[in-house]
Amino acid sequence: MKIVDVAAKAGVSPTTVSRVLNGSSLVKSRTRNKVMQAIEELGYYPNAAAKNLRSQRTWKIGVIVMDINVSYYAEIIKGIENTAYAKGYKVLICDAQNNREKERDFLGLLMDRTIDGLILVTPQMSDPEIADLADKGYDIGIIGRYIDHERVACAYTDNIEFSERAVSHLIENGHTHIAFLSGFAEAVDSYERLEGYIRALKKHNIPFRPELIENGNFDETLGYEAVMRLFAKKVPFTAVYAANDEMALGVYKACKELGIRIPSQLALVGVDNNRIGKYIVPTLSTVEQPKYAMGARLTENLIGWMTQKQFPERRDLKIASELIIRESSGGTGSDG
Amino acid sequence: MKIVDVAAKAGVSPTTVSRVLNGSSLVKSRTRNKVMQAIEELGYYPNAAAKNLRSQRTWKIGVIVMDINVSYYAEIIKGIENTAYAKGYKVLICDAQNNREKERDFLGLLMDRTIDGLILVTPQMSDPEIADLADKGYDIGIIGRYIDHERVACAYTDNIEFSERAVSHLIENGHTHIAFLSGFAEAVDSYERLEGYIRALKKHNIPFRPELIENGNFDETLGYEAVMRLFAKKVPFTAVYAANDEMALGVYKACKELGIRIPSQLALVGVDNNRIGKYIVPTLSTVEQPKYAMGARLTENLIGWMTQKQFPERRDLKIASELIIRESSGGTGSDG
DNA sequence: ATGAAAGCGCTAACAG
DNA sequence: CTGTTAGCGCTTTCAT
Repeated sequence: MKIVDVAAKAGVSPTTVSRVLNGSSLVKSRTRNKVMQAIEELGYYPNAAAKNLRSQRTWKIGVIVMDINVSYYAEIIKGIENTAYAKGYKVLICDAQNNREKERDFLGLLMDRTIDGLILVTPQMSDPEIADLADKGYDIGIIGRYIDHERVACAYTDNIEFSERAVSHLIENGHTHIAFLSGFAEAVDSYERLEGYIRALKKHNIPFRPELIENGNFDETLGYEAVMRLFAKKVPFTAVYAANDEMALGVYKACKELGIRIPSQLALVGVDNNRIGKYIVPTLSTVEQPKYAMGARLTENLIGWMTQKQFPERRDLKIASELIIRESSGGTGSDG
Repeated sequence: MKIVDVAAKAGVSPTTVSRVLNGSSLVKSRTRNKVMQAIEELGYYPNAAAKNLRSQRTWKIGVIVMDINVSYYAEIIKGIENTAYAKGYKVLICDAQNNREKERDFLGLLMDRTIDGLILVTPQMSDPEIADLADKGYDIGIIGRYIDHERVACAYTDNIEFSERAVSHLIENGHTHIAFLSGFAEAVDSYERLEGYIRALKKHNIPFRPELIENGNFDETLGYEAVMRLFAKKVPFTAVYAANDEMALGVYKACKELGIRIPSQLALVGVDNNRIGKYIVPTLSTVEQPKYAMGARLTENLIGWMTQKQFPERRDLKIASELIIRESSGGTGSDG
């Protein structure tokens, strides 16, 4: 069933059918009706490949996420999706499942022009790799970090700033021996959050103790193991700043096993505002990133670039985050 | 940069380049090397639209999920993804965001041949609608329910059976007044779980009390409101079977507000094995569906159909589920 | 083992 | 307002 069949049935040319399909205003309404009816009767549906090939557009954008399981991404996707949808784009989500190879594989969708633009929500891919794609003329945006390339749209929060804020909060509650649970080394998030941690210590004249740093790879189980290593070292600490909530959950597990009370014996702050943090006892203090807004504004920007070759806002959007103080660091947990 | 450019540079015909690209064995290795080098130097990447148009295949399958936020879907997607990937297919995920219109919109990807096959993980779409697509020759699979159509692959668990098991568990713990929190009416899950509930009562000669049924639309907040309505009725009940964990979370909230203790004053069982159930206090009894297996086996089946026009296994896969007894219904919660 | 030619289904440019 | 023509970039006969 193709466009010529419809044209034949309706007694018009393929062009006219195409015009009707694409909502051109210069078709007589009687003609339009004939065509519509033929489409209806034949059950015709236009072929995307032919369309894309001819028009060199797909009206689709792709989103590569590192792991669809991580709730952090879901809200971002909604922001992307709704904005894109309003502008006539479909959003295709690709789950890289923490797998670098798969992640790179999905890049093919952009290069083979299955999609018009791509949004990366993955901390793993290297800056040069991304810059290289942009140099080749592909339209790219990235959420969660800054890329220094004039054609790459970014939306991110200030890791250093909110980490400093989170750790300062612990310090102001009287803690001086604060451990830091880091994520994997390749992620900017890891070292920027570490830097924020260090700055907070500096600001309050607290010495930096490298033995209080452990890596938990942003993972619950590895976070558990990391904090167990800390306890094993016998260096005293009364608080933990975990670079994400997953690792903070690992801290809960460790404390439960060791009979350590949160927050009276150990205060805890995470990052991401994972939903579980509101349900666990005691509730988890954390940093909320405006995920929906990041997705939405970045998408606005990217689509602006794709269509006008200019960004409606500045291409790098630094977005404010919020420290949520719940019970695990001595708050009341009254936010739900 | 197209295939003729590569051909020119390598001093061969476009056909030969195409053959190299597609791994044809009948190309002399010296020729292959020339071509590969030209591809490399030119940074050529094949255009998907042209390819798809010519070959009438995309090597992609789509997955429409009702809401990507719901963790229930994430594992299913992993099962789909890994199986598809192993067979050379890319998986594109579409988030319908609980929106019927968007959901239907994504169907367009199948009809316009952007994807070769589609997996539905959405309880909302009606049976006839799905059957209709299959009748038109599209390749479709569905997870979570049974569709009576010889060309539709399905994978699902037995709602009636596991609900009967869950409610029997409550009855065996001494409960006779058990409330049921239902999901939205369009979903088979809702009434099948209700039927299992009724069967369990029948089997144990406990009268069915319609006033103990309330609808919470599979949603936490609405589940909370539903159980509040139950309390307001002043009909006594000592246990709740919630048709999913989200609504069960609403029950926790209601109990917290009203000072009702779980499980001593109210026993609770949900469905889905949401991750939160392991962290909340008391831990939540629930029904685990083998999500990964459902996704994987269905995909295996669908791809088999797409390529051989036959199902490797029977087209309707009924998959066993498991009742997980944790603290909320009197268990020890020792599973984590 | 390689190439020439045809065509997948659509839309854009141009003509009328 | 409508039609004719050409071509998007690739793969697939068929021929050599």
